[in-house]
Amino acid sequence: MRKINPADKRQRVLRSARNLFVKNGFHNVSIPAIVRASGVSTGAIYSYFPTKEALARHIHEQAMGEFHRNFMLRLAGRTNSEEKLRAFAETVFETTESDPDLMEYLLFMRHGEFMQDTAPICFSEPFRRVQEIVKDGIANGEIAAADFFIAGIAYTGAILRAAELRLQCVLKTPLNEIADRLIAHAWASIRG
Amino acid sequence: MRKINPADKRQRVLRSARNLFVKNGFHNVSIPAIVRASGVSTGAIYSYFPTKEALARHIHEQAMGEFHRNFMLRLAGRTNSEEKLRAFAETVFETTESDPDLMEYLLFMRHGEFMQDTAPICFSEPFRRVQEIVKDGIANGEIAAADFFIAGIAYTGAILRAAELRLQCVLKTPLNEIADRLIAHAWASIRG
DNA sequence: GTCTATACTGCGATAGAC
DNA sequence: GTCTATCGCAGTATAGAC
Repeated sequence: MRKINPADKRQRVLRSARNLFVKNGFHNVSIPAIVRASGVSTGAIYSYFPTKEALARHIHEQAMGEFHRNFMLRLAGRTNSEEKLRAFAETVFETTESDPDLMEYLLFMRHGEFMQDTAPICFSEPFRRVQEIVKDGIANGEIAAADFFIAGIAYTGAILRAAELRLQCVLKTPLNEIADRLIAHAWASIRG
Repeated sequence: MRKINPADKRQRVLRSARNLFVKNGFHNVSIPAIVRASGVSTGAIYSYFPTKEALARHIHEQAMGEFHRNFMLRLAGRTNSEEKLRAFAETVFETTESDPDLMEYLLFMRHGEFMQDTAPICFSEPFRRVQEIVKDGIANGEIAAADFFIAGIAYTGAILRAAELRLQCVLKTPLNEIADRLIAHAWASIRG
Protein backbone atom coordinates (compact mmCIF):
# COMPACT_ATOMS: atom_id res chain seq x y z
CA MET A 1 0.00 0.00 0.00
CA ARG A 2 1.26 3.46 -0.82
CA LYS A 3 2.52 5.85 1.78
CA ILE A 4 -0.24 7.85 3.47
CA ASN A 5 0.03 10.73 5.87
CA PRO A 6 -0.69 9.06 9.23
CA ALA A 7 -2.89 11.95 10.31
CA ASP A 8 -5.15 11.23 7.36
CA LYS A 9 -5.48 7.52 7.92
CA ARG A 10 -8.13 7.75 10.58
CA GLN A 11 -10.19 10.01 8.35
CA ARG A 12 -9.71 7.66 5.39
CA VAL A 13 -11.06 4.80 7.48
CA LEU A 14 -14.05 6.84 8.59
CA ARG A 15 -14.85 7.96 5.06
CA SER A 16 -14.47 4.54 3.45
CA ALA A 17 -16.40 2.79 6.19
CA ARG A 18 -19.29 5.25 6.00
CA ASN A 19 -19.66 4.73 2.27
CA LEU A 20 -19.57 0.97 2.65
CA PHE A 21 -22.00 0.98 5.59
CA VAL A 22 -24.56 3.08 3.78
CA LYS A 23 -24.26 1.08 0.57
CA ASN A 24 -24.17 -2.45 1.98
CA GLY A 25 -25.47 -2.19 5.54
CA PHE A 26 -23.46 -2.50 8.74
CA HIS A 27 -23.49 -6.29 8.98
CA ASN A 28 -22.63 -6.76 5.33
CA VAL A 29 -19.37 -4.80 5.60
CA SER A 30 -16.36 -6.80 6.79
CA ILE A 31 -13.19 -5.40 8.29
CA PRO A 32 -11.21 -6.82 5.32
CA ALA A 33 -13.54 -4.83 3.02
CA ILE A 34 -12.76 -1.63 4.94
CA VAL A 35 -9.07 -2.49 4.70
CA ARG A 36 -9.34 -2.83 0.91
CA ALA A 37 -11.40 0.36 0.49
CA SER A 38 -9.29 2.56 2.78
CA GLY A 39 -5.82 1.15 2.22
CA VAL A 40 -5.35 1.03 6.00
CA SER A 41 -4.47 -2.27 7.63
CA THR A 42 -6.53 -4.24 10.13
CA GLY A 43 -4.06 -3.53 12.91
CA ALA A 44 -4.15 0.22 12.33
CA ILE A 45 -7.95 0.28 12.25
CA TYR A 46 -8.12 -1.54 15.56
CA SER A 47 -5.61 0.92 17.00
CA TYR A 48 -8.07 3.77 16.27
CA PHE A 49 -11.31 2.03 17.23
CA PRO A 50 -11.73 -0.82 19.72
CA THR A 51 -14.48 -2.58 17.74
CA LYS A 52 -16.37 -2.32 14.45
CA GLU A 53 -19.36 -1.09 16.44
CA ALA A 54 -17.37 1.75 17.99
CA LEU A 55 -16.23 2.77 14.51
CA ALA A 56 -19.85 2.86 13.35
CA ARG A 57 -20.91 4.90 16.38
CA HIS A 58 -18.18 7.45 15.70
CA ILE A 59 -19.31 7.75 12.09
CA HIS A 60 -22.86 8.27 13.28
CA GLU A 61 -22.01 11.10 15.68
CA GLN A 62 -19.86 12.78 13.05
CA ALA A 63 -22.62 12.65 10.42
CA MET A 64 -25.30 13.99 12.75
CA GLY A 65 -23.03 16.79 13.93
CA GLU A 66 -22.09 17.86 10.43
CA PHE A 67 -25.69 18.20 9.28
CA HIS A 68 -26.65 20.05 12.44
CA ARG A 69 -23.83 22.57 12.03
CA ASN A 70 -24.73 23.21 8.38
CA PHE A 71 -28.34 23.78 9.34
CA MET A 72 -27.43 26.24 12.12
CA LEU A 73 -25.21 28.20 9.73
CA ARG A 74 -28.04 28.58 7.20
CA LEU A 75 -30.56 29.45 9.87
CA ALA A 76 -28.64 32.50 11.06
CA GLY A 77 -30.37 35.75 10.14
CA ARG A 78 -33.66 34.22 8.96
CA THR A 79 -36.49 36.11 10.57
CA ASN A 80 -39.87 34.56 9.69
CA SER A 81 -41.14 30.98 9.66
CA GLU A 82 -41.12 30.63 5.91
CA GLU A 83 -37.49 31.67 5.67
CA LYS A 84 -36.43 29.46 8.58
CA LEU A 85 -38.10 26.42 7.07
CA ARG A 86 -36.52 27.30 3.76
CA ALA A 87 -33.15 27.12 5.52
CA PHE A 88 -33.94 23.54 6.49
CA ALA A 89 -34.90 22.64 2.93
CA GLU A 90 -31.82 24.33 1.50
CA THR A 91 -29.57 22.47 3.92
CA VAL A 92 -31.11 19.16 2.87
CA PHE A 93 -30.86 19.95 -0.85
CA GLU A 94 -27.37 21.35 -0.64
CA THR A 95 -26.07 18.40 1.36
CA THR A 96 -27.72 15.98 -1.06
CA GLU A 97 -25.86 17.48 -4.00
CA SER A 98 -22.51 18.37 -2.41
CA ASP A 99 -22.06 15.35 -0.12
CA PRO A 100 -24.54 12.68 -1.24
CA ASP A 101 -22.84 10.02 0.87
CA LEU A 102 -23.52 12.04 4.01
CA MET A 103 -27.17 12.64 3.09
CA GLU A 104 -27.60 9.00 2.12
CA TYR A 105 -26.25 8.02 5.50
CA LEU A 106 -28.65 10.34 7.33
CA LEU A 107 -31.69 9.19 5.36
CA PHE A 108 -31.12 5.50 4.88
CA MET A 109 -28.67 4.19 7.49
CA ARG A 110 -30.28 1.81 9.95
CA HIS A 111 -28.28 2.81 12.99
CA GLY A 112 -30.41 0.53 15.17
CA GLU A 113 -28.32 -2.33 13.80
CA PHE A 114 -25.29 -1.26 15.81
CA MET A 115 -26.78 0.99 18.50
CA GLN A 116 -29.62 -0.51 20.49
CA ASP A 117 -31.05 2.28 22.59
CA THR A 118 -30.73 5.23 20.25
CA ALA A 119 -33.61 7.61 19.69
CA PRO A 120 -34.94 7.85 16.13
CA ILE A 121 -33.16 10.43 14.01
CA CYS A 122 -36.26 12.64 13.99
CA PHE A 123 -35.71 13.32 17.70
CA SER A 124 -32.33 14.79 16.88
CA GLU A 125 -31.62 18.47 17.29
CA PRO A 126 -32.35 19.66 13.72
CA PHE A 127 -35.78 18.04 13.74
CA ARG A 128 -36.68 19.37 17.14
CA ARG A 129 -35.67 22.77 15.86
CA VAL A 130 -37.98 22.46 12.86
CA GLN A 131 -40.85 21.55 15.16
CA GLU A 132 -40.20 24.69 17.21
CA ILE A 133 -40.17 26.84 14.09
CA VAL A 134 -43.55 25.45 13.05
CA LYS A 135 -44.93 25.93 16.56
CA ASP A 136 -43.91 29.58 16.59
CA GLY A 137 -45.25 30.05 13.07
CA ILE A 138 -48.66 28.80 14.13
CA ALA A 139 -48.62 31.03 17.22
CA ASN A 140 -48.06 34.20 15.21
CA GLY A 141 -50.38 33.26 12.33
CA GLU A 142 -47.78 32.65 9.62
CA ILE A 143 -48.74 28.98 9.49
CA ALA A 144 -52.26 27.58 9.43
CA ALA A 145 -52.50 24.27 11.23
CA ALA A 146 -54.28 22.75 14.18
CA ASP A 147 -51.24 20.74 15.29
CA PHE A 148 -47.62 21.78 14.93
CA PHE A 149 -46.36 18.22 14.91
CA ILE A 150 -48.61 17.21 12.04
CA ALA A 151 -47.76 20.37 10.11
CA GLY A 152 -44.05 19.68 10.63
CA ILE A 153 -44.52 16.20 9.18
CA ALA A 154 -46.15 17.60 6.06
CA TYR A 155 -43.36 20.10 5.41
CA THR A 156 -40.37 17.89 6.16
CA GLY A 157 -41.98 14.93 4.38
CA ALA A 158 -42.23 16.80 1.12
CA ILE A 159 -38.62 18.01 1.39
CA LEU A 160 -37.00 14.77 2.55
CA ARG A 161 -38.79 12.65 -0.04
CA ALA A 162 -37.28 14.77 -2.78
CA ALA A 163 -33.82 14.11 -1.35
CA GLU A 164 -34.54 10.37 -1.10
CA LEU A 165 -35.63 10.10 -4.72
CA ARG A 166 -32.69 12.19 -5.90
CA LEU A 167 -30.24 9.92 -4.05
CA GLN A 168 -31.86 6.84 -5.55
CA CYS A 169 -31.31 8.45 -8.97
CA VAL A 170 -35.04 8.49 -9.67
CA LEU A 171 -34.94 12.27 -9.86
CA LYS A 172 -32.50 13.18 -12.60
CA THR A 173 -32.55 16.95 -12.03
CA PRO A 174 -30.16 18.43 -9.43
CA LEU A 175 -32.21 19.59 -6.46
CA ASN A 176 -30.96 23.17 -6.52
CA GLU A 177 -32.57 23.59 -9.96
CA ILE A 178 -36.00 22.60 -8.66
CA ALA A 179 -35.59 23.75 -5.06
CA ASP A 180 -37.96 26.69 -5.49
CA ARG A 181 -40.79 24.50 -6.73
CA LEU A 182 -40.25 21.85 -4.07
CA ILE A 183 -40.17 24.46 -1.31
CA ALA A 184 -43.27 26.15 -2.73
CA HIS A 185 -45.22 22.86 -2.52
CA ALA A 186 -43.98 22.17 1.00
CA TRP A 187 -44.86 25.66 2.16
CA ALA A 188 -48.28 25.54 0.46
CA SER A 189 -49.15 22.54 2.59
CA ILE A 190 -49.01 24.61 5.79
CA ARG A 191 -49.06 28.34 4.98
CA GLY A 192 -51.69 30.57 6.56
CA MET B 1 -41.44 -28.20 19.12
CA ARG B 2 -45.19 -28.40 19.27
CA LYS B 3 -47.26 -29.90 16.46
CA ILE B 4 -48.06 -27.44 13.70
CA ASN B 5 -50.36 -27.85 10.74
CA PRO B 6 -47.86 -28.51 7.91
CA ALA B 7 -49.78 -26.23 5.55
CA ASP B 8 -49.14 -23.35 7.93
CA LYS B 9 -45.43 -23.92 8.38
CA ARG B 10 -44.39 -22.20 5.21
CA GLN B 11 -46.46 -19.17 6.15
CA ARG B 12 -45.02 -19.20 9.66
CA VAL B 13 -41.51 -19.11 8.22
CA LEU B 14 -42.42 -16.25 5.90
CA ARG B 15 -44.03 -14.25 8.67
CA SER B 16 -41.27 -14.77 11.23
CA ALA B 17 -38.51 -14.12 8.72
CA ARG B 18 -40.13 -10.88 7.51
CA ASN B 19 -40.36 -9.53 11.03
CA LEU B 20 -36.77 -10.44 11.77
CA PHE B 21 -35.49 -9.04 8.47
CA VAL B 22 -37.20 -5.70 8.95
CA LYS B 23 -36.11 -5.42 12.57
CA ASN B 24 -32.50 -6.59 12.29
CA GLY B 25 -31.62 -6.39 8.60
CA PHE B 26 -31.12 -9.28 6.20
CA HIS B 27 -27.51 -10.04 7.06
CA ASN B 28 -28.10 -9.86 10.78
CA VAL B 29 -30.74 -12.61 10.72
CA SER B 30 -29.39 -16.15 10.90
CA ILE B 31 -31.20 -19.31 9.86
CA PRO B 32 -31.03 -20.53 13.48
CA ALA B 33 -32.82 -17.32 14.49
CA ILE B 34 -35.60 -18.00 11.99
CA VAL B 35 -35.79 -21.56 13.33
CA ARG B 36 -36.24 -20.23 16.87
CA ALA B 37 -38.80 -17.58 15.89
CA SER B 38 -40.92 -19.80 13.64
CA GLY B 39 -40.60 -23.17 15.37
CA VAL B 40 -39.78 -24.72 11.99
CA SER B 41 -36.55 -26.67 11.62
CA THR B 42 -33.60 -25.86 9.36
CA GLY B 43 -34.32 -28.84 7.14
CA ALA B 44 -37.95 -27.86 6.61
CA ILE B 45 -37.03 -24.27 5.78
CA TYR B 46 -34.55 -25.43 3.16
CA SER B 47 -37.23 -27.73 1.72
CA TYR B 48 -39.41 -24.66 1.04
CA PHE B 49 -36.72 -22.27 -0.14
CA PRO B 50 -33.39 -23.17 -1.78
CA THR B 51 -31.44 -20.36 -0.07
CA LYS B 52 -31.88 -17.57 2.47
CA GLU B 53 -31.83 -15.11 -0.42
CA ALA B 54 -34.70 -16.88 -2.18
CA LEU B 55 -36.71 -16.72 1.02
CA ALA B 56 -36.10 -12.98 1.23
CA ARG B 57 -37.08 -12.49 -2.42
CA HIS B 58 -40.33 -14.35 -1.87
CA ILE B 59 -41.12 -12.17 1.15
CA HIS B 60 -40.41 -9.10 -0.95
CA GLU B 61 -42.76 -10.08 -3.79
CA GLN B 62 -45.48 -11.00 -1.33
CA ALA B 63 -45.23 -7.67 0.51
CA MET B 64 -45.26 -5.60 -2.67
CA GLY B 65 -48.22 -7.55 -4.06
CA GLU B 66 -50.26 -7.20 -0.90
CA PHE B 67 -49.91 -3.43 -0.77
CA HIS B 68 -50.68 -3.10 -4.46
CA ARG B 69 -53.87 -5.16 -4.17
CA ASN B 70 -55.07 -3.14 -1.17
CA PHE B 71 -54.44 0.09 -3.05
CA MET B 72 -56.35 -1.12 -6.12
CA LEU B 73 -59.32 -2.15 -3.98
CA ARG B 74 -59.53 1.31 -2.40
CA LEU B 75 -59.07 3.07 -5.71
CA ALA B 76 -62.17 1.48 -7.25
CA GLY B 77 -64.99 3.97 -7.72
CA ARG B 78 -63.00 7.12 -6.97
CA THR B 79 -63.66 9.67 -9.66
CA ASN B 80 -61.53 12.79 -9.20
CA SER B 81 -57.84 13.34 -8.41
CA GLU B 82 -58.38 14.36 -4.81
CA GLU B 83 -60.35 11.19 -4.05
CA LYS B 84 -57.87 8.95 -5.87
CA LEU B 85 -54.92 10.38 -3.97
CA ARG B 86 -56.93 10.03 -0.78
CA ALA B 87 -57.23 6.32 -1.59
CA PHE B 88 -53.43 6.11 -1.63
CA ALA B 89 -53.15 7.90 1.71
CA GLU B 90 -55.85 5.72 3.28
CA THR B 91 -54.13 2.56 2.08
CA VAL B 92 -50.87 3.71 3.64
CA PHE B 93 -52.51 4.70 6.93
CA GLU B 94 -54.69 1.61 7.15
CA THR B 95 -51.78 -0.73 6.44
CA THR B 96 -49.63 1.08 9.00
CA GLU B 97 -52.20 0.47 11.74
CA SER B 98 -53.51 -2.98 10.80
CA ASP B 99 -50.28 -4.62 9.63
CA PRO B 100 -47.39 -2.48 10.87
CA ASP B 101 -44.85 -5.18 10.07
CA LEU B 102 -45.86 -5.07 6.41
CA MET B 103 -45.70 -1.27 6.25
CA GLU B 104 -42.39 -1.25 8.09
CA TYR B 105 -41.05 -3.70 5.55
CA LEU B 106 -42.20 -1.56 2.63
CA LEU B 107 -40.78 1.66 4.08
CA PHE B 108 -37.54 0.58 5.72
CA MET B 109 -36.36 -2.73 4.25
CA ARG B 110 -33.15 -2.44 2.29
CA HIS B 111 -33.95 -4.98 -0.38
CA GLY B 112 -30.79 -4.09 -2.26
CA GLU B 113 -28.93 -6.18 0.31
CA PHE B 114 -30.28 -9.41 -1.16
CA MET B 115 -31.40 -8.36 -4.66
CA GLN B 116 -28.81 -6.56 -6.74
CA ASP B 117 -30.58 -5.29 -9.82
CA THR B 118 -33.97 -4.34 -8.39
CA ALA B 119 -35.56 -1.02 -9.22
CA PRO B 120 -36.25 1.32 -6.29
CA ILE B 121 -39.61 0.76 -4.66
CA CYS B 122 -40.88 4.08 -6.00
CA PHE B 123 -40.81 2.62 -9.50
CA SER B 124 -43.25 -0.05 -8.38
CA GLU B 125 -46.80 -0.13 -9.68
CA PRO B 126 -48.52 1.81 -6.85
CA PHE B 127 -46.13 4.72 -7.19
CA ARG B 128 -46.36 4.81 -10.95
CA ARG B 129 -50.12 4.86 -10.51
CA VAL B 130 -49.90 7.86 -8.17
CA GLN B 131 -47.80 9.71 -10.72
CA GLU B 132 -50.45 9.08 -13.37
CA ILE B 133 -53.19 10.37 -11.09
CA VAL B 134 -51.24 13.58 -10.51
CA LYS B 135 -50.54 13.95 -14.22
CA ASP B 136 -54.23 13.65 -15.09
CA GLY B 137 -55.14 16.02 -12.26
CA ILE B 138 -52.84 18.69 -13.67
CA ALA B 139 -54.24 18.16 -17.17
CA ASN B 140 -57.83 18.81 -16.08
CA GLY B 141 -57.02 21.64 -13.70
CA GLU B 142 -57.70 19.88 -10.39
CA ILE B 143 -54.05 20.15 -9.43
CA ALA B 144 -51.85 23.23 -9.76
CA ALA B 145 -48.26 22.31 -10.54
CA ALA B 146 -45.69 22.83 -13.24
CA ASP B 147 -44.32 19.29 -13.00
CA PHE B 148 -46.33 16.17 -12.14
CA PHE B 149 -43.31 14.34 -10.78
CA ILE B 150 -42.44 17.11 -8.34
CA ALA B 151 -46.07 17.44 -7.26
CA GLY B 152 -46.24 13.69 -6.68
CA ILE B 153 -43.20 13.92 -4.46
CA ALA B 154 -44.81 16.60 -2.33
CA TYR B 155 -48.02 14.64 -1.82
CA THR B 156 -46.53 11.20 -1.18
CA GLY B 157 -43.74 12.67 0.95
CA ALA B 158 -46.20 14.21 3.39
CA ILE B 159 -48.19 10.96 3.63
CA LEU B 160 -45.30 8.52 3.87
CA ARG B 161 -43.45 10.56 6.46
CA ALA B 162 -46.45 10.32 8.75
CA ALA B 163 -46.39 6.54 8.41
CA GLU B 164 -42.64 6.46 9.09
CA LEU B 165 -42.93 8.47 12.28
CA ARG B 166 -45.90 6.43 13.43
CA LEU B 167 -43.99 3.18 12.95
CA GLN B 168 -41.03 4.57 14.86
CA CYS B 169 -43.44 5.33 17.70
CA VAL B 170 -42.71 9.05 17.48
CA LEU B 171 -46.33 9.71 16.59
CA LYS B 172 -48.44 8.40 19.44
CA THR B 173 -51.83 8.97 17.79
CA PRO B 174 -53.22 6.25 15.50
CA LEU B 175 -53.10 7.52 11.94
CA ASN B 176 -56.81 7.04 11.25
CA GLU B 177 -57.58 9.62 13.94
CA ILE B 178 -55.49 12.29 12.24
CA ALA B 179 -55.85 11.06 8.66
CA ASP B 180 -58.09 13.97 7.65
CA ARG B 181 -55.61 16.57 8.79
CA LEU B 182 -52.64 14.80 7.21
CA ILE B 183 -54.49 14.41 3.92
CA ALA B 184 -55.59 18.05 4.02
CA HIS B 185 -51.96 19.20 4.33
CA ALA B 186 -50.81 16.89 1.54
CA TRP B 187 -53.59 18.03 -0.76
CA ALA B 188 -53.01 21.69 0.08
CA SER B 189 -49.47 21.35 -1.23
CA ILE B 190 -50.71 20.68 -4.78
CA ARG B 191 -54.38 21.65 -5.12
CA GLY B 192 -55.47 24.07 -7.82
C1' DG C 1 2.46 2.42 15.91
C1' DT C 2 1.69 -0.56 12.22
C1' DC C 3 1.99 -4.82 9.76
C1' DT C 4 0.75 -10.01 8.65
C1' DA C 5 -0.80 -14.22 10.14
C1' DT C 6 -3.94 -16.66 12.73
C1' DA C 7 -7.22 -18.14 16.61
C1' DC C 8 -11.83 -18.62 17.51
C1' DT C 9 -16.70 -18.12 16.65
C1' DG C 10 -20.88 -18.59 14.25
C1' DC C 11 -22.76 -18.64 9.73
C1' DG C 12 -25.26 -20.97 5.47
C1' DA C 13 -26.02 -25.10 3.61
C1' DT C 14 -25.97 -30.29 3.43
C1' DA C 15 -26.09 -35.25 4.67
C1' DG C 16 -28.11 -39.10 6.33
C1' DA C 17 -31.40 -41.09 9.84
C1' DC C 18 -36.25 -41.55 10.32
C1' DG D 1 -40.97 -34.53 4.10
C1' DT D 2 -38.74 -33.41 8.22
C1' DC D 3 -35.26 -33.77 11.75
C1' DT D 4 -30.38 -33.34 13.93
C1' DA D 5 -25.62 -33.22 13.37
C1' DT D 6 -22.01 -31.45 10.96
C1' DC D 7 -18.93 -29.43 7.09
C1' DG D 8 -16.55 -25.69 5.17
C1' DC D 9 -16.06 -20.91 5.14
C1' DA D 10 -15.95 -16.08 6.39
C1' DG D 11 -16.21 -13.00 10.09
C1' DT D 12 -14.14 -10.23 14.19
C1' DA D 13 -10.52 -9.55 16.90
C1' DT D 14 -5.76 -10.64 18.57
C1' DA D 15 -0.78 -11.86 18.81
C1' DG D 16 3.71 -11.24 17.88
C1' DA D 17 7.21 -9.54 14.39
C1' DC D 18 9.04 -5.18 12.90
